[in-house]
Amino acid sequence: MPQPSAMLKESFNHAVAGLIQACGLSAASAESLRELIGSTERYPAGSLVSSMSPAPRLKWTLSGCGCELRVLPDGRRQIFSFVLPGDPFLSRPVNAANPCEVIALTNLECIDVALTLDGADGSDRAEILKAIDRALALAHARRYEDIVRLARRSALERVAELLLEMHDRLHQIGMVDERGFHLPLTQEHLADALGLSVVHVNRSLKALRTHGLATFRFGRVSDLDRAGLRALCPA
Amino acid sequence: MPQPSAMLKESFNHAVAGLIQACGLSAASAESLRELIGSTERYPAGSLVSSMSPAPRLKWTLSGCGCELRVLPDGRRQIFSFVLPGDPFLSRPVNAANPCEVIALTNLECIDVALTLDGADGSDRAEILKAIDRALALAHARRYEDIVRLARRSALERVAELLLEMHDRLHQIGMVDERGFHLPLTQEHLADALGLSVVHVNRSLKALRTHGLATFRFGRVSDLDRAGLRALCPA
DNA sequence: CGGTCGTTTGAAGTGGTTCAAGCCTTGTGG
DNA sequence: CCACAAGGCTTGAACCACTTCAAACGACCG
Repeated sequence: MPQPSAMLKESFNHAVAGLIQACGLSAASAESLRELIGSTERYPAGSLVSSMSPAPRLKWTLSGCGCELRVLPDGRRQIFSFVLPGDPFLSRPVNAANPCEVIALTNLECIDVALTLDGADGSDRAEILKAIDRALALAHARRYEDIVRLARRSALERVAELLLEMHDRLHQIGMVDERGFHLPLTQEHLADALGLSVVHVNRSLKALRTHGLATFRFGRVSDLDRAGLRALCPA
Repeated sequence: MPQPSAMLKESFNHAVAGLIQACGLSAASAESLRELIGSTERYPAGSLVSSMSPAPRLKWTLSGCGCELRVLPDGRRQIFSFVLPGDPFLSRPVNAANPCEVIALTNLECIDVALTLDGADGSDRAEILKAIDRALALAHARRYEDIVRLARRSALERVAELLLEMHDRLHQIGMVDERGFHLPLTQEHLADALGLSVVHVNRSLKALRTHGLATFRFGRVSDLDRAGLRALCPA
């Protein structure tokens, strides 16, 4: 069993990889960021991640998985996005004006960006902030993909595309191995994200499995055939 | 027939109302903005609004109506948003990395924000930019509503909600009168925005008409029963 | 070892699509 | 000013993707 500090280091390497590869963070600034991280915020699986302060606070995920969601008046939920290690997100009080919550799906560890960068050297600080802003912009751009997915794709295509997206994102941060990857979601989570019923998500997953395109069971994805899935959901 | 300058003034009053009411622009800065506007960019109905420059350019709509859309490989279109007078939008070259175009639905008149504010007084410039940034943020927040709409609402609810949204936005800029409002869209545009077939949009509009909730015909909305429509699509 | 949550399967119902045809409205040219 | 063409609107009929309801099964946890 690794020490806490070793675990943090391991987590950090995964999380920072996204900023480096997709958001142009330099190795030097990544190292500075590592040194700046003092105490982290920890949220247990299932808990609400919500800051008390009226102004939204920018957070950056070190480890674990969460989601942004809204609870509708009839009790159904719409999941807007999944938060993975290395992803920034906004934490704010949930109320009528902001009906969008962040929920931890596993134990989730993150830092408050502004607090962490408080004592940073000016140029490091600027570079790290720029990279996190780019990561936020990437997350925003994903909302357009979500709209296309919900409006124009069949159930099978939606599930396939989501599995591909998760594979891409987890691969980039080194959390995919030859056996596949861990995806701590239930079929209900997929349904809530994809605008489908749980039953139909189940049937779609079965179809993917039967066709040898992907297997998602008990929180693990394996046997992912990227080319085959790609062919399913063009552009 | 009003003079061109009179028409511009009229248009400007509508367009700037949104910035004042929803984005906190002061009357003084609004007046400064009016004086800063020199030549305007004009795009004929149906044309693509796309800047040549590689970097995206922030534009601000004076008059007319457009939409942000993506053309899918199978030829179908997904409309992400409608651009109305007073709305900012990003104009950029359309290519593989940015498959999202802006199309003018009517003759559309806009300014390039950076160019227009170039010679502005510092504090006016900052205030105007802040207001336009808020308008952009409001437009971004609408993407979340769109996702809920597409994922969780029935056809009737989607159409009702879109008509309500358009009424809200046009009312705010003073473009609704007692007879209703002009909405220069075809049923196909609604279908492309709402993820429905044209035929079903038609049936939904007929249902709204029959129930006395709203009439949309030939580019005009009339007999809009806000309370009734609201009741249809809760929260 | 029992309870709970997640997964799987079947059967029946429904909301929306597709195809096809006719109608209305608007713009254009003789 | 009328005739005609083109695009948009409307309606019907058949079909299908997805939902809902219901029940059984499996995995994990205390």
